Amino acid sequence: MSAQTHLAQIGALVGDPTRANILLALMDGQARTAKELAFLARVGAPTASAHLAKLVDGGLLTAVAQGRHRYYRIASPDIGRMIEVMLGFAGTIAGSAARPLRRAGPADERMRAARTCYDHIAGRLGVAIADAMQGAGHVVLEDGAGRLTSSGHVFLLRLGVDLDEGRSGRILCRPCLDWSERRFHLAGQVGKALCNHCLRLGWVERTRDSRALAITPTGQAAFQTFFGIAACDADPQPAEHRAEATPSPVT
Amino acid sequence: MSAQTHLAQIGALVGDPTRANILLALMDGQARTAKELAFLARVGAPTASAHLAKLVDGGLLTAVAQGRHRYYRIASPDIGRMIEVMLGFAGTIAGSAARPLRRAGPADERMRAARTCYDHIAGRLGVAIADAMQGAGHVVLEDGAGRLTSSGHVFLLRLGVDLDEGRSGRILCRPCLDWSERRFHLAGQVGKALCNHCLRLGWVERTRDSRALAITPTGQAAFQTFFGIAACDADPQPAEHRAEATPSPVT
DNA sequence: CCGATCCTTCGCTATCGGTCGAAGCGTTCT
DNA sequence: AGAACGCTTCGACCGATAGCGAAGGATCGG
Repeated sequence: MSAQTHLAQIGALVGDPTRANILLALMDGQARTAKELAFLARVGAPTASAHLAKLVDGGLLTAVAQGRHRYYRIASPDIGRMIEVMLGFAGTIAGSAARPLRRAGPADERMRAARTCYDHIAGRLGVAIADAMQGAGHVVLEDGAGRLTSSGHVFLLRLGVDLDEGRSGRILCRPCLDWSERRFHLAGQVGKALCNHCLRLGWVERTRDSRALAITPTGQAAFQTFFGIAACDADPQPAEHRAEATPSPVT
Repeated sequence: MSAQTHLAQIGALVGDPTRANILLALMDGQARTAKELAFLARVGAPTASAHLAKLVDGGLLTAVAQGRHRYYRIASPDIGRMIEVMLGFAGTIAGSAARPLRRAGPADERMRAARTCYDHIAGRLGVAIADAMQGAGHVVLEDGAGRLTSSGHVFLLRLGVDLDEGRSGRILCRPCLDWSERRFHLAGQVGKALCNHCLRLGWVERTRDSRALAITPTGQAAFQTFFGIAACDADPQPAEHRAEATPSPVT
């Protein structure tokens, strides 16, 4: 591929208004579903699907299948920087101030704070746990498959988490894309064991008619002590700012 | 104009293969004529004209009329940086190594070294003089109109240049786009007076059947002494690398 | 002053690509 | 198991636009 062809390809990808809308909607780094992006770009689902396929094919986006949803995100920080340069290429032009993007999420605030995702914890609490574990070097989240490090092994053992490590010493941990936070949380054996541990010790409690989890005062203290996590039950954003497109909670 | 509209506009401008070719041909910072750009982009003159108009309208290029030619160049270093980012957005992709661009110029090497442009000096010598004067703070070249500073005034007086400053103390100096070097040299009263001065003192000599100027040994020494200019008559580039499209020398 | 050159505008054609409706496939919820 | 949902593919439509030939305006060379 020659240089000019390459340049034209990049330009053409960003040059379509619908694709530009999609890219801008993803510029906050979060992942979004195809339907939601179709709504944000004011376009039908088939059209959005075609555009998303082109953007993935061109290397600007990556897609992650999650149940019946497909989450799209900017492929790399480099892509984000390129778009930023294109946006502000000649300094401040017109009224191109970055308008705050609406944030999508379940209507139920309690579910956004913490909920079960099949057999593990999702929501802000789940993401916070994943962040803490990753930051401490207890887990390494690679593409599609995570790994529990030796320090993570020790950490969970001292916490009293039952890892049930009879079978398959490899796939202990799996990253799971969080629906409301649009970031990865811990699934797999580690996620399952952690969830059971939290429930058993009364750190979180199931709620009626919902997958939402209530964080108990005991849990507040425990998460702070063991993971360095502050309160997760405060909604940092008013409800009015949520997106109109609200797919049903899946993860 | 909203942000996504703006982003899409930039992308669409760069997204066309012909426009991408034009932009890449101008990425060395030199100015080129419409015909030459049409040739480099492998497209007809009307098509190139339309694309150039769009690029100018979009703020990516600027145009300077020079006789019956129109010289186009990248509008600002910011634009150049943006294109570079787009070219290498994901590190090294494919074989996108910047291939050396052909360099256009008059067929006559002597004219590329030094020639008269109406009443002043053009070619490598003219550009070198302009660079030296500008670097020393003797002239300030603004957009379309240059100005001789007080130090430049003194410099020319001590050199013995007759500025003929009876009329209009303002437009002493005019930047003139050099045809072969594609950069500005000094025109206007300053350029004219300098040219006459060089001819009178035998620093350069007119040649038969051509506007080319021959730099005499005396001139070599003088330009080195007063302007810090090394030899201008050595062609730094083999003749084979010149562009096929060779407009007749005008300036 | 006339021919040549450069650039643009006008008019036209053909092609590319964005858009949507309908249908198909896989997944999830009841 | 059946229904609902999310996403993609297919087929068709159509508007936008790149491309060129011809003509016009402007400038330069002789």
